[in-house]
This record gives sequence, C-alpha cells and structure tokens, in this order.
Amino acid sequence: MSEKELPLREKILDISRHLLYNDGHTALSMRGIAKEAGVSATSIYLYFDNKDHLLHTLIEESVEALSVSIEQKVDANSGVIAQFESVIRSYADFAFAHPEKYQIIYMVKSESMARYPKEKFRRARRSYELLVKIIESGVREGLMEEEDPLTAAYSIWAQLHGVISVVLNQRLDNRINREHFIEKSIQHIIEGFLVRTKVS
Amino acid sequence: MSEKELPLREKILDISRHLLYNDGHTALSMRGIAKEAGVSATSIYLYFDNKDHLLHTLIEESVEALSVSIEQKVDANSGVIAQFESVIRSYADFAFAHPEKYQIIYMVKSESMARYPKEKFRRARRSYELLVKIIESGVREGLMEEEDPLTAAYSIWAQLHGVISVVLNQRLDNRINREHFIEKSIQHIIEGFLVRTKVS
DNA sequence: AAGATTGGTTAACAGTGTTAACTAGACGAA
DNA sequence: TTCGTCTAGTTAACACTGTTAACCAATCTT
Repeated sequence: MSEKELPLREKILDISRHLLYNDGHTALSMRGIAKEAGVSATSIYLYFDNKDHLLHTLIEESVEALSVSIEQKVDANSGVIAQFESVIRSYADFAFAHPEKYQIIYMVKSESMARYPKEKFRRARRSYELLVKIIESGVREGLMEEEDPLTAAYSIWAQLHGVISVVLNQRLDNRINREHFIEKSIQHIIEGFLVRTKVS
Repeated sequence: MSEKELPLREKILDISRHLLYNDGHTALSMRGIAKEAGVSATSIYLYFDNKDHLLHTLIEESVEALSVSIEQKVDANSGVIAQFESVIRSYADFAFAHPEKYQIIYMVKSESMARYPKEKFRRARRSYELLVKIIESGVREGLMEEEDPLTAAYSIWAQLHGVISVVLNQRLDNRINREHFIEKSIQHIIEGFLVRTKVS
C-alpha cells in the first residue's frame, strides 16, 4: 500500500488528539480510537499502558510543542520588554493556533493529573525559568518592580491562561468581540507588570 | 426515624457535590451516588432526567451561591474603588471558601456544557452587570480608563479565574507561597485597571 | 529448520448510563 | 370498604466503557 501508513503508535496519537478536541474527553474511548484506526481496541495497549498513559503522552507532546514554540520566537538579542512581550504573545499565539494541543494540557483535569508523574513537569518548568530570567533582567534594568520574579511569572501565566481558556471554552459573552477581548487582556497583563510611567 | 432524612433529591445533590470534589468528575457514577444514598441507581432518574441534568443542577446551584455571595458583600454606599475591590475579593473568597462549589462551575467542561441550556447563564450574567456598572462609575469619576466596560469586566473575571483555577488545581510550583501568589495576583489585577498615578 | 520476538487478534470481566417494566404503599372517591 | 390512581421506589436488561488473559500468525535470528 502506497498510503501514508505511519506507524500505529503515531496514528493513535493523531486520532486521539482529534477525537479529544472534537468530541471532548469523556467521549474519548479506547474502542472509538481503535475503530478510527481500523484496529482492535486492545492493540492500543501494545503502545500505551492504559488510557491515562495515552493522555499523558498527549500532554507531554503538547507541552513540548508549546515550549519549543515559545523558545523559538523569543529573541535573546532584543530588549527586555520586547522579550517579555514576545513570551506572552507566543504563549497566546500557540494556544489559538493549536487549540487542540493547548486544550489537552489543561483539559484532563486533576483526576487524571494526580496520576501524572511529577518529574514530567520539568519540561514545562523550563519555560517558566525563561520568563523568570526575563523578569529578573527587567528588574535589574529598572523596568519592572518585582520582589519575587517566580511568583510574578506564575501570576502572569495564570492570568493569561484564564483569558485563553475563557475564549477557547467559549464562555465569552456574545456581545464581546473575541479579538478585542484578547488584545485588551494581553495589553493589560503586560502593562500591569511594567513600571508605571505617566505618559500623557 | 428521627434521623435527618432530608428529601432524596437534596440528598443526591449533597452526595454528588462531595463525590465530585473528592474523587473528580469522571469518578462520579450514578451507581456510586445511589449506593451512598442507600437507594437504587434508577431512583436518581425520578428527580433528574440524566447525569447531565444532575450536573447542570449543581452548576446552577453554585452559580446562584456565588452571585448571592458577591452581591451581599458589595456595599453600594462605599466608594467606587472599594466596590470594585470588593467584587473581586468576594469572588476569590468564595472560590477558596467553597472550592467544591466553585470547581463545579468550571469542572464540567465543554462536552457537557454544550448541552447546557444557554438561558441558564442569565443568573451568572447579573454579576457581570454589577461589575460593569461599577466600572462605568469608575470611568465617569476618572478613576479608570475603559472604552468598553463589558470587555473589561470579562477580562478581569478571566484573569481572576485563571489565578484561582491554578491554585485550586494545584498547578502551582511548590516553591511558591500560595497566599502570597493569590494576594499579589489580585493586587495586580485590581491596580492594573486603575488609572496610573505616579506616587513616589 | 527451530525458537523467539513482534504485532496483532478474540473472548471475557467488571463497571458505566439509561430504559422498561414492575411493585408496594398512600390517598381520594364510589 | 373497595376500586382506581398516583408516588416513590424497585429489578432486569441493553449497549457501552477500560482492561486483562490467552491466543495466533507472521517475521527475524541462529
């Protein structure tokens, strides 16, 4: 067969990602994935220990993609504020460009995350460290005022995540313009962390 | 029996709320609820059409409690900024005081929410209208600068929700002090919306 | 050619939401 | 007082779920 027969493992991940995004995570069943892949349900267990393991693999994959995307876009040679803004916008851009990947990171809630091995979070942490370093530079240059850059980094991320998830989960009032909401929120988050200089 | 035999419907809601908070929402089963209530699983269907309906009832209940809590605490006679801060802090206070209720509002994700009748959101909207009016007052008094108070209200709420859900879902780095994180984030959200007056 | 490994299969178990059909008791009307 | 109806529950069954155990048919190694 000249068909693009990519290995079953990858095929399962692809299908799962799609089903997850289209039908939600309670609708995701091993049998459903298997049927879509044209294979028996138990075959999935040749590549994944269980459903959790499959989900965790998807999460890891998405975290990796998000991290790479951020790290690629930030230009270490540009100014601190530009870097700061770049990280934040890259994060949001990724979320809206790949909602199925972004959602996966948070879709699977605590029930399943409690079983998620903690050391796997290290990859995600690296992106924080980047943001922390930028904030530290900003503080040194007198552009920001933060006695605790790590807390600040997490606060930024939390606020940003709130904005993104509200949009992606379509919980926005329909009187509100989506793009306007996003832009305003991001601006507020960014400006709120810069030292306030009164410009008429 | 002199036992507090509250009506089965209420008993089911109580038990569901607890199971939901303790074991997560995939672990919530009709049979599990029934066993806890000492009743057969199908009895639940005498009071709720299906599992969705049960969940939606819990959501409605929580939204109502949250709204009442906010509206009670805000003092219409106090200054605009005090009212503004009061709404925000009431929201967060409720979330941390009744995490099982707050979580329910957002725990059930889009899969089930898509089936949630839209008119039921009206109650939730009322709290936004309150915040919108406060912002409008703030703008009139020159304390805030927002060309679109509705968008601003949703932005505030989204950022706040992000902060709260990060804490409640225990996604916070363990090097970070929880209370410090909450306080800093709330301060940032509040101050970010006030007109920037440079005070040395 | 023989043995082991790879990549799948089918059958089965226990648990899920939900429906249909039933039953025991309470209440009102004849 | 008995008949019928309503209420609040029951049991049995269906179609689905994740997962395990046992099996099989190629393919690779020696």
